[in-house]
Amino acid sequence: MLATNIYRGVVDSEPGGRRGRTRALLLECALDLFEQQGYERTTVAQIASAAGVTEMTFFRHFAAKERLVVEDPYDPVIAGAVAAQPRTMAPLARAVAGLRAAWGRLPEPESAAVRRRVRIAAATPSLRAAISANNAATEQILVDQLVADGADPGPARVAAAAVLAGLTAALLDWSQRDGVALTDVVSAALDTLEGRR
Amino acid sequence: MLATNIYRGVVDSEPGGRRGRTRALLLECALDLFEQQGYERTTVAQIASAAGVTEMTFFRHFAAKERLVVEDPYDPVIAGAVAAQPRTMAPLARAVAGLRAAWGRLPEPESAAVRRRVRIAAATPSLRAAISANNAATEQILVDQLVADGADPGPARVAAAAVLAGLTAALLDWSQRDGVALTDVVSAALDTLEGRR
DNA sequence: GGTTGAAATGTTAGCCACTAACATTTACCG
DNA sequence: CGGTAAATGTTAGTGGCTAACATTTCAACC
Repeated sequence: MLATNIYRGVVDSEPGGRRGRTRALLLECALDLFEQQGYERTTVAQIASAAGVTEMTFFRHFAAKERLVVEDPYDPVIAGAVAAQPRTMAPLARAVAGLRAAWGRLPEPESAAVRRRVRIAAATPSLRAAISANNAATEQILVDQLVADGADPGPARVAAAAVLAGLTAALLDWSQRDGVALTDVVSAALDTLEGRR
Repeated sequence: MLATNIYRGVVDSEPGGRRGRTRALLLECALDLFEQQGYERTTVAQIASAAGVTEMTFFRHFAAKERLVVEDPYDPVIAGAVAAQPRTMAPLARAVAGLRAAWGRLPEPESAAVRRRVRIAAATPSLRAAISANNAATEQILVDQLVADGADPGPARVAAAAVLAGLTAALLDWSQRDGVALTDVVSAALDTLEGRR
């Protein structure tokens, strides 16, 4: 989900063939432009031309402009961690416990790069919307793990949505503070979601 | 927020001058078309022409296509209700308590009309994103009320985001079940957010 | 080393949401 | 009935995105 969302794009663009390089170049030019003049006021044509490439080529590497900032999740870890929590717990507590466990198993993100992208997202309403749209898949996985079989899926849906939204809020918050570790922010968010002060 | 979001558009289109009528007509034609062929595959030009009007006129009544389904909140009630909760509570619990109190003071929505719109939203990813984008203003109000002055706003942000997302999930869920009262679904969602089963 | 085949890129044309500037009609009020 | 403002129309354009088809580039193979 969220954090994973963000650094995925950096990870899987293994520099190798021409393809990987063009993609990385587009990404770099785009982030520079976004930081200079904002996401909305930056045009895909501008990005493409800055990378010495055609607009069409841009869309061959990124299905949409927002994909430069918001990436797809990789969620099997989360699913497993949530499933491993005792079924006796209430859905919200169970989701939180699962995510706490999952967080320990995820690689520590390349903070600087992540922060750069999340900062842009935090400053751009349409991108924040894109993030929640992007969380839909992870949310579904969470729901699948949380719903007691044969029972009302309502509570599971509510808990899944709440936890992901809370974590996303924490991530956006983190991107705008300096000198705070992402791990601490996430941990605090999970505390809050458990009803602690 | 959410529910209020949705029936607002129906409420404030008081049939009166030509303006109100054109707006209502556009809305009705649009919802019909959305239900018949889906939101994405319905074009603004189609809607306008079904209402016997120009595309330009459409945008004079609705700032964007999504505004046909997702509306702006009216939040002073929420702000007051949350502020009225004792500051000794943890942020999540305080937000939930405030919303529970606010819910009692809100007018019971015209269920059929609301359900129609929420159903469309539930079936359309981009509209679900639009809903959360639309919740941003309400979320900010919640945060303002939840943050202890001089303290870290992080927990307040997390709690506000989680509660709104949870309620939105409940609303989407409700739209797809028949014979369940919105009030019950909301109440159950607030329970879940308080950590109950 | 030249040939070939596939991957990467380019070109053109077009759809759709949305905006701006300006012209026209409609309805109501004095 | 005339005048005025709101409501609508017209035209032209921008930006994200897609489709269909042509072209280049690179690399493996002969």
